[in-house]
Amino acid sequence: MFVSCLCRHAINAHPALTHSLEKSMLDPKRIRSEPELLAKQLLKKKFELDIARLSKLDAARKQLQLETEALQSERNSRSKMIGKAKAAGEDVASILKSMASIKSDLEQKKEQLTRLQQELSDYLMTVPNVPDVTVPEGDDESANAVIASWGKPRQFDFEVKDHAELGEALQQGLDFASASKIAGARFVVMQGRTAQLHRALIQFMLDIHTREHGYTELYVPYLVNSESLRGTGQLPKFEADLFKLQGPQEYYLIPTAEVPVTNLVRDEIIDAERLPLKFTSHTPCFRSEAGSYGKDTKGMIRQHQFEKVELVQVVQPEASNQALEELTEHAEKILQLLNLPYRKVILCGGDLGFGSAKTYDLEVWLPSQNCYREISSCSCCTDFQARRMQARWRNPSTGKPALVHTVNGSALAIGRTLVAIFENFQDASGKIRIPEILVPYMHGLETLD
RNA sequence: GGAGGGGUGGCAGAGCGGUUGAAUGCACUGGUCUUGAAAACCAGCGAGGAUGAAAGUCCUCCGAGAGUUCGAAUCUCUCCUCCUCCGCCA
Repeated sequence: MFVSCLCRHAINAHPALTHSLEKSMLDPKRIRSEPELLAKQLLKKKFELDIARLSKLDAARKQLQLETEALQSERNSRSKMIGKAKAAGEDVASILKSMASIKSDLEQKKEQLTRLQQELSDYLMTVPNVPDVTVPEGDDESANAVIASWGKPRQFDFEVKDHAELGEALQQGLDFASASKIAGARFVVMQGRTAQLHRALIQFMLDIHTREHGYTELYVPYLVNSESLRGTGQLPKFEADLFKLQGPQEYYLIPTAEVPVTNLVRDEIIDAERLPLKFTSHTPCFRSEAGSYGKDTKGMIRQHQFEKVELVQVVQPEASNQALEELTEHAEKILQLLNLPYRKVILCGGDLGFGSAKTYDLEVWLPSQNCYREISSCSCCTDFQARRMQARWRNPSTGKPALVHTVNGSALAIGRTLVAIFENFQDASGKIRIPEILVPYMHGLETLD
């Protein structure tokens, strides 16, 4: 019922707003009122806000807009006069004559204004979200701070193998050679019981989130339009990371379910009592991995195509910090139920994603690498995506529409979870013990061999 | 793929090219009435932007974009999208 209600809303979506300026990431009012503070905050993210350029553009915009609107006003009132005069049977030739210059002036100003607004908006679309005050300073991942650890890495009394080696040795395991024949590098074929385990993980995670964490499951398109990608912040800056389809329609393969799911609320005004919206969705994710040549080339850590169970919350602004904590715990719960050792890391400013104000990464222990590797990333995007999407709620205390906040996270990346299970639960003979909680999903099967 | 019909405010649904940002109904909000509620009656009620201390004033928006016009929800073109019928198909 809940979902069908949302769908109806989506069909009768508000028309997109016309002012391109509104689709910027920063609050235009904030830019004007406290540019230095903003610039300082963005510096934490290693982004230099060009205040001089912004204020210059905005001043010009202001002037032009005033002039344009004055001309429009003049045109409107004279047009009305013509209407009245005609109705009264009077001669309108003189008024008509005076319109000529207004018209050409207006056209000129309008064109300039549009160009200026476009320039302003183009720049603002490349400005990242402002980091939260609790985000630590730092240039790169080395400055990320571990804030919690769960579980103890197991001590092995034999030489551990990595997941690729383990998977290729299994009767029904991983087949990278076939994948590269069929498609190329960074793909995998899973066989038999391994494919089944992979599917079981998806089923298990969705069950927990829908039955215990209160999320509504969604099935969504895997192809999206560019508007959706702008909404969540992948475009215009990160087009190179995406797969774009050829053909008459402009389609992109989704890099994460966050894109279609979050965009459900694009151009919507949501009633306060419907918040928070909590959605979970399993989708494949497609990433070009441009710029990661040479990284994780072996195995299925970094693939062009992988599965993920995603969590998304759409909340009132005051609730977003708490929602991030809660959503991260929901992801952690999966790792705990699978009994996989992990740690929780808060990303520093320099490592923070474009649209995120605050991000927790969950890193799972990988014995073969003797380190923790990212398996989930949970982000609070505050009103960054909401502003781009014009996703709002009606604040009952003011009666006015206000931007929502969006929170999202992986819970979890399926491929990497499979990797973690292989590596953590291997034995000396190369067999894999299946985590207890998944055994029912495997119809009683307890080991892969 | 072929033929046809639609897209207007939270919803439903009017709208001869000129005081129409948009009738009307429902919903919603405030008030009157009532012991209370309902009903009835009265009033209010779209969004965004500019300017301003505020009140206010002005601009834009009737699927999107372009055009015609002094003036477009209304006329023209392109696109998107929804619906109905036929064909095809998982």
